[in-house]
Amino acid sequence: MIRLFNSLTHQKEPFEPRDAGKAGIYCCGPTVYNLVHVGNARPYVTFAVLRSWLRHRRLETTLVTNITDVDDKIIAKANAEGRDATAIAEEYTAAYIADTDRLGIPRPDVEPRATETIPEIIDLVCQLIAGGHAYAAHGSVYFRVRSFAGYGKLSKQRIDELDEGVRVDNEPGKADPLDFAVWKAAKSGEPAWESPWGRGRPGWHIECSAMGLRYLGAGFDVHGGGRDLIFPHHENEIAQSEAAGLPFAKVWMHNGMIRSEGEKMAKSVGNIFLLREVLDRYEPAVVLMYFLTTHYRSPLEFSTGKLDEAKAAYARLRDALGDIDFRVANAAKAALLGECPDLTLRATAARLAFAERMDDDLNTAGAVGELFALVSETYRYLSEVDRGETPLDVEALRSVRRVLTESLGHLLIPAPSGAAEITPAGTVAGNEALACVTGDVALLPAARLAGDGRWDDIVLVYADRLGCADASYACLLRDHYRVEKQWSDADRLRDEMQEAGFEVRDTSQGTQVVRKS
RNA sequence: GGCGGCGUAGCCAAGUGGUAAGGCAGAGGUCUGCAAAACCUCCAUCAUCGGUUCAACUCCGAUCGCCGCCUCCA
Repeated sequence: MIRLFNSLTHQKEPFEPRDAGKAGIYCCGPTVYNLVHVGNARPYVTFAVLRSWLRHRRLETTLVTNITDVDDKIIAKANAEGRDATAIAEEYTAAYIADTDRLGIPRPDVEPRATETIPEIIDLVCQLIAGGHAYAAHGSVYFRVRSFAGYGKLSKQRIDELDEGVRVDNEPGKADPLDFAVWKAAKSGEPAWESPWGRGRPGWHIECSAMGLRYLGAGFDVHGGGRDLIFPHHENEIAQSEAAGLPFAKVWMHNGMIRSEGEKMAKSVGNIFLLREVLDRYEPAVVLMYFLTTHYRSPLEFSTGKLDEAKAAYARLRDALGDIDFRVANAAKAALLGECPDLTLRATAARLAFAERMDDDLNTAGAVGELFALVSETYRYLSEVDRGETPLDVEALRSVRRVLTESLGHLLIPAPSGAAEITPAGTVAGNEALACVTGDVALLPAARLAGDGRWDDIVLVYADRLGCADASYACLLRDHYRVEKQWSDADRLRDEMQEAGFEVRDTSQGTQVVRKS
């Protein structure tokens, strides 16, 4: 059973979809007037993972993430730069899609634009006016906050207390300072659409109500976004929708803020780090690890140190997967083959533990922890194998590998590429090469002299001749040196391999290489 | 001032009414031609003070500290 923390009730609740077997998620996307920063990426990742997990749990899931492409801030930016607001919106929409794409996770199922939802927005405003919840004034339309009894139920605010600190603005048509615009009369040069109240554009908030209801229908399952949107944005979304007689989201999920130097990362504070800059320096898997090793509701500090930690953690996973592959590929060299039911059981237990964590309010941090626990247990087992205390169980290792890669898949983290790069000396090609090498050792120095003395030249000669991967060949060559106790040659080759971007490890089954990340 | 959240080892971070996952770093050891990786051992009584309970880090209250929202904000 999946349980989700609902901001509306302030507790974890069993997830009960509106439609059996289906789930609909609406996540607040960006207003496109700037490049997305790390903070913006957190909900993008969080709700993509939620969708992934719900699908794994056999729910046909739809994720809708809006793009608000008409808004005061866009217009302000356009004015400041002397440009057209539409051009600004288009530019940053493209940048948003390009930047988030680099995370390498599937896009939302629907990414509707506010500007493509104008008729629905106008309809909604008409309904609000008809019901007495909104009123037109000077070409704008305002929502009458005090007309909606439930106002404040999400943010736990009471209207009378809000009244105290409300911003004094100079919108002459407002009947109550708490009221907010659902439709704004357009000034000349601003993007505008015909409406019953004259030319204008949507107010902030209304577009999300309209898009959520349009794509997911009334009473949809989950609405997500950053914690900072609870008030007023989400509160207003609820008011607008429900005052119009349309039940809104059942479960509200809010991710915690990303902080930088102890403060919320925000453009206004000036402590932002752009997503694209981070992705220039760290591979997507590391960035995902960074996000997912903290629970989505907790605040998360941003720093290169934290990214480096995520990188180190990911490297352990990568190495573990690589080591498993290496052992499996070199199983023939194992001293003792057999079954280890215990390891198989642990793999299964880890799979279940992972699922339990994920079911519990998307506890990705705990879930990743279970994966690492499995890695530790596997290494412990492998050590026992090396000491001859227990047999090597290839199938059990494959089970572990499957649990690891499938679980990472649920988190949208790609199986570490390093694993695939590890070239075991005992592959089919490698064994053929080994036969050739051992049978024709005399050729090696000649090949070495033929090139400029670097291992990859030799490798090229032999790889071409033997049809095997170069790294694999270098491993064989090094094994040869080591068997012959030609330490200086072996060490030099290792240096060269390291220069070429490989980590080199000696094992009882031969030289193992891991491509450095 | 109102509303909400957080405070777990050097750092990061899960977690349960019955004496604390995991990652990074550190110390010692094993393995290794050297190295790397790995393994083993060591490293917290959960901000403070009270209360409830047979038993609390986990429930309640207070205190201190930090953060978010109340204005644009993921």
